[in-house]
Amino acid sequence: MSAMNAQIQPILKIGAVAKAAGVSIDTVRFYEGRGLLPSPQRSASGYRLYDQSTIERLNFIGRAKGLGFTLNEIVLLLDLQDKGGRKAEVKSITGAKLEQIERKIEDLQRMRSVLGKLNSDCSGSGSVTGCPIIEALVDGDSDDCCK
Amino acid sequence: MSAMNAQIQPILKIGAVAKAAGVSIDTVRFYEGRGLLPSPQRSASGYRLYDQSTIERLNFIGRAKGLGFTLNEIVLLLDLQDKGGRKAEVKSITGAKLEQIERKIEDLQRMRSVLGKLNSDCSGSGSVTGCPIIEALVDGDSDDCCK
DNA sequence: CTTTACTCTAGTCTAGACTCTAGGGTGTAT
DNA sequence: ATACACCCTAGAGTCTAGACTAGAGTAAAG
Repeated sequence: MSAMNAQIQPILKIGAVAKAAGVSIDTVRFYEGRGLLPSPQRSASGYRLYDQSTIERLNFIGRAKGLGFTLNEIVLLLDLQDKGGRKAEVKSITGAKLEQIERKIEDLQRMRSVLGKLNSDCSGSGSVTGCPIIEALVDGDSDDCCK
Repeated sequence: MSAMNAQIQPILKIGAVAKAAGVSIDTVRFYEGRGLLPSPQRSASGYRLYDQSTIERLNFIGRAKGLGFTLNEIVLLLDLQDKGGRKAEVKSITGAKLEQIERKIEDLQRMRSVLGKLNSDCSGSGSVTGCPIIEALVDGDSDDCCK
């Protein structure tokens, strides 16, 4: 970049957007292929050229991932944002995700309670013979816990 | 099976053990390949032949899966049982799993609380413009939630 | 004897989210 | 001039836990 040329919309190559958004270059290209990012402009030599908005989009994706959305769901969310969907459509996606999260929490809590009990029932010393953890697995005292 | 021949250790083919344990035939073969089940005896024509203990082993695996163990972890657990490990080794596996489960629960609870708040903040009617869910994703008010 | 049910191997496919490889071209600093 | 970082494509590989397929052989029942 020659120093005189202050660009209003800084043109960033893939390495720069990736770094700014905290993802790998591969991930940026992968997201493009998955439809999460539009095909960017290209330089004469074929380099992808981005501006600031791509970094924001990558951050959007990162936050949505952090909330548990899959990439497919994020595509839907981005589409609603891009094309102007309805709030109801957004809510139906987040509502479904919320239920999914709740179910998963319940499953994990069940596992935790069974496993926690077994773990504290086991003395932790000596040979495995008579270990309550192994025994529970062998004869299914805790079958209520298992799907 | 001819009716007169009461076998002490009933010889079961793969379909029978699979059914008795509530898994698919594919799963039984897959577990063999993964080292969860020993290579069984074979009939003259190459059929796998099992006895009752395989069903118990499959049930063990199923219960362990239900508690959140991966197949690799289950191999370790089975090895401890087979070769007579120490209780401490079992506990170190279950203890690690317990921590893992706890971390996952915390993650999910964080997601639930952020998502639940956003979801109830959104009126659910009208265009996506100004939707608090999308806005949170765009400008990262909820950045605390995301990894 | 024929049909039906069962089994064999080996390999491919799924979802999800990347990550890496090979084999090249480009851009900039020294 | 050349070293070096950066970029390109296409496709394969990773992990988990199987499901499914093809094409063939075997067993049991009518």
